Amino acid sequence: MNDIKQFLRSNALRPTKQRIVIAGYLFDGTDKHVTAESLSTELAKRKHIISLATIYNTLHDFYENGLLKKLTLSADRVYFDTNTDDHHHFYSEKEQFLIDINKNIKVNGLPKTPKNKKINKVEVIVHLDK
Amino acid sequence: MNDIKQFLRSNALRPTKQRIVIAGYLFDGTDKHVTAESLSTELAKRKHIISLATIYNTLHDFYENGLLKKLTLSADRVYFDTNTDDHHHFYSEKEQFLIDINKNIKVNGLPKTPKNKKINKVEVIVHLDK
DNA sequence: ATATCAGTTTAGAATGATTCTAAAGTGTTG
DNA sequence: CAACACTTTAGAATCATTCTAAACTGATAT
Ligand SMILES: [Mn+2]
Ligand SMILES: [Mn+2]
Ligand SMILES: [Zn+2]
Ligand SMILES: [Zn+2]
Repeated sequence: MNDIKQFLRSNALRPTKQRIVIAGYLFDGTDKHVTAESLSTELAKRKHIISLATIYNTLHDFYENGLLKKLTLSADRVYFDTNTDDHHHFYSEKEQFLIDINKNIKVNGLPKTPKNKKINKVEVIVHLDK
Repeated sequence: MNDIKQFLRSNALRPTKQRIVIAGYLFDGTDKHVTAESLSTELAKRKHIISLATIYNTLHDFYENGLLKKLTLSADRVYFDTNTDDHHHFYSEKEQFLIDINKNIKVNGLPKTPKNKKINKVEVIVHLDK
């Protein structure tokens, strides 16, 4: 828990009670994909009631400090990803199913980048059915 | 315009005034990416005032009949794509910039599909900067 | 320690895209 | 032209997210 405090401090984030709880859950070593809502539910199960406003604030604070990635897979909710390595996803909209693809994927045959633009990221989403 | 009526009828859609106007705009031969809002604005420029509810209804009707694709690139708005071929996109969130990639892209190195799931579509989004 | 202050949390209101409701209008068919 | 199913629409509702402003708390200096 002091590790978490240090971790937060080293990212210019005050180690508040709420951030410590949230970071403790998110960065426990297992990769996670959460929404504000799912995170709120998980923390509630652990008897940590934190306001949704703070959950949103914290997810954004972590995101802005590079501790989380943001995924836009559905129009209705934003996912945050604790796996900050470059990677891709299997995704099932229907089942809200989301799995990392950490293997090196190669995308071949891209046309030239539009004038005066730079590629920021190539994102591959494998949509699943059934 | 009779073509449009036939086109709508052949898709089990009654050729109403509104659908004729919307289809006439969307399927004029040039590929388009629209949101409900942008479509409303474009039609208004052409002096065709159609309620937003109808625009949403129509976009979904067209989508359900396979006349449009749906793109989820941002959490705040849904894009509909008149290019129904399999293809990919350059996308700039900041500039709401969206360009088709019609060239054949190959995605190599995908891991095996999760058990009991089937790949529905492999989507490549090239995020642009600057 | 204690005061001080910037940074944080929070309830509740606001926002904005989208969907819903239910009433009025219209295309189709006989 | 009658009858009816399908459509359109204004306005309300929904819901994820953001905003506001007041209360709270971690950090820092004394
Ligand atoms: Mn929404
Ligand atoms: Mn929204
Ligand atoms: Zn991931
Ligand atoms: Zn396209």
